[in-house]
Amino acid sequence: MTGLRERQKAHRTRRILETSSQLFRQVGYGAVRIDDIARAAEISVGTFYNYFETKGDLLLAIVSMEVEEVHDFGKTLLADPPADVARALARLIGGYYDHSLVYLSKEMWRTAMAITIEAPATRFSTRFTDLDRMLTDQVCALLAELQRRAVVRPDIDTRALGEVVFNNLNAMFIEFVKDDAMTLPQLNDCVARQNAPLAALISC
Amino acid sequence: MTGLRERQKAHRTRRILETSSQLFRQVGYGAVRIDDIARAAEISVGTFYNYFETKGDLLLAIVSMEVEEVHDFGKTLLADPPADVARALARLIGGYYDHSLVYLSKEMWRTAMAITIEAPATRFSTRFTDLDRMLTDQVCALLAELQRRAVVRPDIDTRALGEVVFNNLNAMFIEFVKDDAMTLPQLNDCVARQNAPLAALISC
DNA sequence: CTTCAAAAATGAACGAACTCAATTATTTTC
DNA sequence: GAAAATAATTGAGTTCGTTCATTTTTGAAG
Repeated sequence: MTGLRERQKAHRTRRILETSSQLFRQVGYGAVRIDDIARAAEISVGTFYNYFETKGDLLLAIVSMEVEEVHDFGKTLLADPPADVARALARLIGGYYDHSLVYLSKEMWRTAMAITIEAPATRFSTRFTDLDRMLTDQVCALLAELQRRAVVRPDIDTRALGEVVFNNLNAMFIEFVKDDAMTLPQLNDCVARQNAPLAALISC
Repeated sequence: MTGLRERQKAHRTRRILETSSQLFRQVGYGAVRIDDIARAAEISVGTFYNYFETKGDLLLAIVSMEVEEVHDFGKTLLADPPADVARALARLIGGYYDHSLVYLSKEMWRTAMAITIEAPATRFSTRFTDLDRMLTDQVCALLAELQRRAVVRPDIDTRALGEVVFNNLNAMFIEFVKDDAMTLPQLNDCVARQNAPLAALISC
């Protein structure tokens, strides 16, 4: 049976996540103080730190939920990918990018990326890194699936290529969030151009 | 004629850079307080902020000097690259990695990378980003040079491929600095494996 | 229903990056 | 060379994330 403690803990975790992600979007991650979050979630500052290790850890929890949705999108695409390497990659990657910005600002992404590099050992930093690996696996799986369908040449190392493609799409996403002026279409065009020679080389 | 002010400014900038990079290496970036740097450089805290925008900006100034040396190494290699794509890339990338760790700890790299993402508008953050672009150009130039020498197929878009290769080597370097247990040989092997299919596909 | 131990909540206190109004040093002007 | 203008220095003060000793709440045992 779930005791009062357990229920309260779940309730408060949810409340912190909801109110803080709302605040982050409204006024920006940097402008929100722990005190603001505590006030909005109706807890004390000390209690906040019973639920999340740091302010950054909270952000990564929020961002991780978003990446999970991105990963789910990928799963549906992999079930029936376009029968063309360039097009399949563009659809997967474009989907990643689109989903990434529904609830999160560029500032939130910048901060999240920075934290996973600087503090990779925190609870949700680890979670985020795991999700990144899952997305890498997904890109590799797409190439493997296209290989199975005889769209990609059979002698290609899809694991190695997939890792390279993911690292590139991720690096370009970082460029994108670093530059407030850069738009999603520009990002997609840029990555498509980079993937073009690869796609051509590995296609049957 | 150089006035007293100009000379003092140059002298102090040098002094801050010297003492702080020594401190960063000795006790770690995180453990050094601005107050420590000010004391070591014989200035006040306020004066420190006349010379560098933030603590992170100072770190990026130090790291940038290092990246300049990495870039210089690349220039010498490009003058006479190995006549084999995989080997040429391994030599360039391996050289980058080796030079990167002579004076800088993994912690310093982690922090530096994090800052360029989170605060890309600071003076030395911009400098660092420029240097990154110069390294990208260098990788592209290597591929172009190999193409000129008929080692790389003439129909290859060396710009696009070079960007992908750089983004990948950079992403792997981030993985490397995030993981204290990862060694340089492991990093090199990993990237060589990733580059192998690319090298095979674009070779004449 | 009490008692007690364990878990959770609390907010004042701490530490460190950064700021700014006042002071001091240098350069320019007459 | 004195005075005015400009630039640089200073360190106490502010802000905000984080900690921790204390108090309060919860669940179990008798």
